[in-house]
Amino acid sequence: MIDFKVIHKSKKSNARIGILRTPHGEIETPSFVGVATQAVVKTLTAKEVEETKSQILISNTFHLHLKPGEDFLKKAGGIHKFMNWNKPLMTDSGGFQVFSLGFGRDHGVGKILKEKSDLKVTTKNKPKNVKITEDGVFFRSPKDGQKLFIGPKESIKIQEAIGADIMFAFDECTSPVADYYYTKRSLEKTHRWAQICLDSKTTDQALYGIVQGGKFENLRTESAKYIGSLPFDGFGIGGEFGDEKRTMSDMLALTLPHLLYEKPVHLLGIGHLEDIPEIMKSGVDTFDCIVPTHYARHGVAFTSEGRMDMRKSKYLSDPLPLDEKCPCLTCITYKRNYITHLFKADEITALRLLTFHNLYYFNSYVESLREEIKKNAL
RNA sequence: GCCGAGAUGACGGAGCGGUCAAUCGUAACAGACUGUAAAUCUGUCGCCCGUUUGGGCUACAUAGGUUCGAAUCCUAUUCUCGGCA
Repeated sequence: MIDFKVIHKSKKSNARIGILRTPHGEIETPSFVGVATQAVVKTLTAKEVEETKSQILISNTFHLHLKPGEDFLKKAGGIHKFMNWNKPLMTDSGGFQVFSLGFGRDHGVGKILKEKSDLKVTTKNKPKNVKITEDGVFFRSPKDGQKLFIGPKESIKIQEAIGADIMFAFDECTSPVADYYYTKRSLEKTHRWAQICLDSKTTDQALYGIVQGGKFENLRTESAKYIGSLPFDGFGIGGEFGDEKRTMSDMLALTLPHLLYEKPVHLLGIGHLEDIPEIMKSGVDTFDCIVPTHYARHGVAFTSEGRMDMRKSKYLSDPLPLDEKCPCLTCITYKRNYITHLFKADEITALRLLTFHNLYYFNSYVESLREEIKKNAL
């Protein structure tokens, strides 16, 4: 079970400070949620992740089902013990993979569309590697082609065996190029699945329902009202929120009022630095994003001087700390020229050092914004 | 000294008479990435013009030659590597 309490509401925005208690400890919200898809924050040990001020992580049902399998995890004593992470943990349901391995892969499109696209997903389209049915989704492992089926019942069963503190309902994350009708039909299915997830649950792990609706205002509202009416322990907000006109903040402002104020809200998979203040102002309590860890492995450091691509040769002659203002282990120990050397030499320590720093930087930033909320300055 | 093999763009290394400014790696440079298919992917990469199709110039050790046409064939030179003295 989880317990959530709002302990302060900003006078300036909908931002709020909360305490989320789980069987594996409590966290102060709003909080960034690090991504540990395969029961690991890539490149770091659990202890190191703690040292980045991470309070909570999210792992993934789809990937853990494939490897090592939930039965194995159950025998290993649950995921916390398995990965040596004794703090709060969520599992995503596999709903994102319906998109990322389906239309996302077919179209080479991420869940956020940056440019206008001629691509369109209608109810006549079928993804190549994924088959979506009323009962669930047939997947094919992107690694070895292995077939698997995950529906709402299966997802809950797997998530229960994995044993995270918070589970998510199985949904379909729709493509940013999905049209209105496709999104509507998908939404209705996600809603039916939400009820099945609730009915399938047998443990006292928390279960969050997921609001969908893409970039369509009335679908978002409809979804928020419906999912908000179900007895979930908290709510996730998924999918994308459209381009220029509909900003994310507008969509969140539209969605949040329909969800119970007393329950925690998680924004799924959003969290570039520039998004974070907006996310927090809207009243979201937790949000996960691959950006700090994923970008780290591609050479990008997020610093007080902005983004730095540490693969660039210019840093080879730069003897300054990665970020002079950052007190993290990477920044107090190593210089830019060394980190760049490690990238150019294809040394895995480069990935570790940036992953550590980026997580520390994101968590510190969120921490500083929490202070702002407490002072009613955000 | 003799015999054999070879010299290709920043580097490695294809090509072995026309479709070659030259496959492919690497390096370099630029870019992308938002519930992780991702230590990944994309673009540029002789010089000069054109926004694109394209045009011009200089190039495959050096110098000659054969040919309508040569990185590709021949000759000489220089250098490198291997074997024998």
